This record gives sequence, structure tokens and C-alpha cells, in this order.
Amino acid sequence: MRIHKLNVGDAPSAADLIFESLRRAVISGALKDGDPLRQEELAQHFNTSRIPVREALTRLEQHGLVQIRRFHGYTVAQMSRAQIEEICRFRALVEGEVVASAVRRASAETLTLARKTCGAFAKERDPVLWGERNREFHAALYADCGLPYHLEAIHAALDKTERYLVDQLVLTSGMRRARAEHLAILEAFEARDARLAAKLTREHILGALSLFCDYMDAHPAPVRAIRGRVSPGPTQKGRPDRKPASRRA
Amino acid sequence: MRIHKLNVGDAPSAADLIFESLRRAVISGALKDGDPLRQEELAQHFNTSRIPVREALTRLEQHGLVQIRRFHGYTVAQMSRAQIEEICRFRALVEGEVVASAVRRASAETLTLARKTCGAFAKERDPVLWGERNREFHAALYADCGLPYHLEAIHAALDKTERYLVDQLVLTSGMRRARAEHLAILEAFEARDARLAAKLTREHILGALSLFCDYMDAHPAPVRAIRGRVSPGPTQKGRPDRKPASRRA
DNA sequence: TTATTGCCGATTGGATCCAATATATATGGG
DNA sequence: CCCATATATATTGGATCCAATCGGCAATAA
Repeated sequence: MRIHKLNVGDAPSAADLIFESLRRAVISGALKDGDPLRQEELAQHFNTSRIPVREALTRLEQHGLVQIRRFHGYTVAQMSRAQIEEICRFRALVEGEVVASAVRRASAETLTLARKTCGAFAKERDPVLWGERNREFHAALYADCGLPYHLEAIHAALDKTERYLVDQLVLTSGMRRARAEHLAILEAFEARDARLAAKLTREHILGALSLFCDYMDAHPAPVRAIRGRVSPGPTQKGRPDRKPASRRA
Repeated sequence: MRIHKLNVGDAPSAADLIFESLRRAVISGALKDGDPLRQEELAQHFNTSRIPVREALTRLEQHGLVQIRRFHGYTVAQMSRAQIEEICRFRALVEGEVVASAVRRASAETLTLARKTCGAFAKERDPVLWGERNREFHAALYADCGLPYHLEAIHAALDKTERYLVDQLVLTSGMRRARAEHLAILEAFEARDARLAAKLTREHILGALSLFCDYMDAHPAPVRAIRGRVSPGPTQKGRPDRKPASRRA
């Protein structure tokens, strides 16, 4: 059997695809806070019925990325400043623990990959991709931590706040600072200094939060006009259009 | 307007009720690890169609309480020992932070309520309720911590492990130890000693984990035959039976 | 004029129906 | 008898349909 093995049962369902597309749209800021998410509109956008759309939306709601008011529909969740602060504190706590565990267990490949992703973040010019590059760097660092549940919690927390923090990165000089802090963390990591890596990671997160808060204090009315448009979604490849459902034929 | 105010829009949907019922059934152990959750069966049990059942199940899946294999359906999630260990470590980390924050902000009412729930836990005779009483005590302690996101994370973590840890409590002498540790935490709390309360909380959680692991080592084949049955669900009160849906009339 | 009421379109929540897939059973050949 | 194949059945994923609710606007009455 020369053919690459794959488990067809793992193929994503329509709800999976819609969930992932909407998730990306929310955390990237393509969908803005408070935007209504009409089921029929989304169903047409993704060329399905409302059923998988509703499943995707209920998942997003459990993740706190959208809110629902009964009979009024879903809207993109808006985080208050207090919520953002708390989530960053949470991340500082958990990521500190995770990075310490990761330092002790990191393989050589992980170290080289971490250095590479650190450079990729530093070199990235497109602000839309900064959040993603940042995640890739931290994910590379944490790869061998052996704490998958902690990682899930971190990613969920990032999902809820990334769009706000990236705005801050864009609108201030935060990017230069982030580059320097990443390098410092990477060096502590390569030196296998768990304590220092944890400390720097906590300070990295809380420092970004601090910058964000300063910016919010200075600019009470958010600018939030930088980000891109909604992703086009899985524009039909094979099938030209939805099957007309022979039921009524 | 002498009538008690209430927001009808907050009334729970069918999916809400089913979700909560199934959640309780899973965390209490009434539904056992690996049990299949047939949609049609549940729909009949709750006297609805499969639609709200499916919504409840997708929510439970996002919480990690059930698993899904595509086209094979949902089953009650089973935690490996490694997962239980990690989640307890996670709880120790977060609850330590939370209790420290709570100590500094606790009101007088919170202190009295904490003492009361501590006693209620100690006096509780029915093992089925130990998990609930334990939660009530810790929730009372944490009430004023001002960290709702942390609390959510704690509850989610507890949901996933409570049934295993309660088994351990039942099958060993863990209950006596738990009573003593709760008292110690409460005293540190009342003394407003944040450091000590955090330390004792961490040790309380990791100690229970340790007992659980010891027990698992001694008894590789779990006994798990204590727990009750599945909750009867919302047995129709007003409406005698589902509306026959005049559609085909 | 203004507050209340009733109606209409839009939208969601839920029910029912169809299609796709998996499992169990039966069947047939070696 | 054992294994492979064909068929029947059960179950899920998705589509369509119905009912309940909401928001806005017109009609109406005070």
C-alpha cells in the first residue's frame, strides 16, 4: 500500500469547518464586537442549512467567543476591560507554569523550531499575522511541556483576547518591545533556566496588558479600523452548488 | 407594580435543561465512562426531538464531558490517569491564586457562609452529595475573589474529575482527611493569611490526587459500583405529553 | 398629540424528514 | 467450517418545515 493512510472518520463535518472559519474570523477581528451572526445568512455564506451553523455557533458560545440572547440570536462577544485584564492574569499564571515545565523537557528539535518561529515573528511585516506568529512562537516553546490541558486553557484564553492585544501591538510601539521580550525568553529557555523563563513569560504577558491598558486610558474611544474583512469561507470547490434535495422532486 | 420582576427571556431553553441534566449525570457518575448517549433515546427520555439533545451534547463535548466519533455518536468521556493528574495540578495552580485573592477581599458574610458550608461538608453522611458539598465550600471561599474567569476554569476542571476523586473519598479514609484540611484552610482564611491559605489549598488538592493515585496503584481494576442511577430528567409536569405537532393534521 | 394595541415581516427554537455511514445479519463460495 | 460479500437495520449528519417570539409600524383611542 503506497498510498498515504488516512482515517475518513476523522474528516471534518460541515459544523467543524464552519466553526473553524467563524473562530478565525472572530479572533482575527474580521468580525467585530457585537456584530450579529444571522443563521440564515451564514448558512447561505457556507452553502449549507442552518443546522451545522447552529452547531458551530453553540460551540463558539461555549468558548465565550459569541454571546446569545434567546430569540435574539448570536453576536460576537465583547470583552470588557476588566475581563481582558483577568484573562491576561490567568494566562500569566498558567503560561508561567507551562513554560517552566517545558524548559525542563524541551528536545533539541523544539529548541531549533522555537528559534525559527521567534525569528519569523520578529520579521513579520503584516500586522494581521502578528497574532498568529506570536502564537506559533509560544506554541513552539510549550510543545514538550507535557501539559495538554494547560495548553488548551491557554489557547482558549488567547482566543478571547488576541484581537484586542494585537490592536495594541499595532497602535503603539509594542512590537519592538515584544521582539526583545521574545528573544529574552528564548535565551532563558535555551539556557534551561526554568525560573527565569517563567518570570520573563509572566512579565511579557502582563507588560503587554499594561501597555494595552495605558492605550485604552489614553484613547477611550477605540479606533479598531485596521483589521481585514471576513474570510470568504470554504468557497465550493468540487460541487458547484448545493444539491437541490430531491425530496420535493 | 407589586409583582415580582423576572425576565422571561432568561427562561431556559429545552437545550439548557437537557444540558444541565446530562452534565449532572456525568459529573455525579450516574452515567459511567464510555456509556453511549443515543440521541433518539435521550430525546424520548426528555420528551423532545433530537435537536435540543444534539445542542446539549455539543455543549458537553466542548466542556470535555463527552466525546464524539463521527457517525458513531457520543459517549461519556473517560479520563486517563495522566489527564486526572494534570487537571489536579491545574486546579492547584489556579485555586491557589484564587484563594489568595479571595482572602484579601472576603466580606464578613462570606466568612460566615464559608464556615457554614465547611460544617455542612463535614456533617454530610451521603457520599453522593460529598462532591456537591465540597464544591459549595470552595465556592463560598472563592465568592469574593473577583476572578470570574478563573472560577469558570476551576469549575470546568472539577466537572471533569470530580467523579473520580469522590470515588477515592468514598473508598479510602480520605473523608476524615478532607474535613481536617478544610478546617485548616478555613482558619487560614479567617486569619486573612493569603499565603498560607493558598499553600494549604494547593496541598489539599494535590494530597487528594496523591491518595487517588495510591488507590489506583493498589486497585488497578476500578470498583466504581457505588454511584447512583441516571436522573429521571424533567418528567413532564404541566403538559401530559408532547404536542402532536398539528402539521400533518 | 401621545400612549396603547394589533398586525406583519424577520428570526430563532424545535420537529420532522431525508441522506450518508456504520454495524449486524444473512448468504454464498471455497 | 471459515471467510468474503451482500443485505438489512440502526444511528448519525444535514435539510426542510413549522411554531414561538421579537421589533417595528400602523391604526386607534384617550
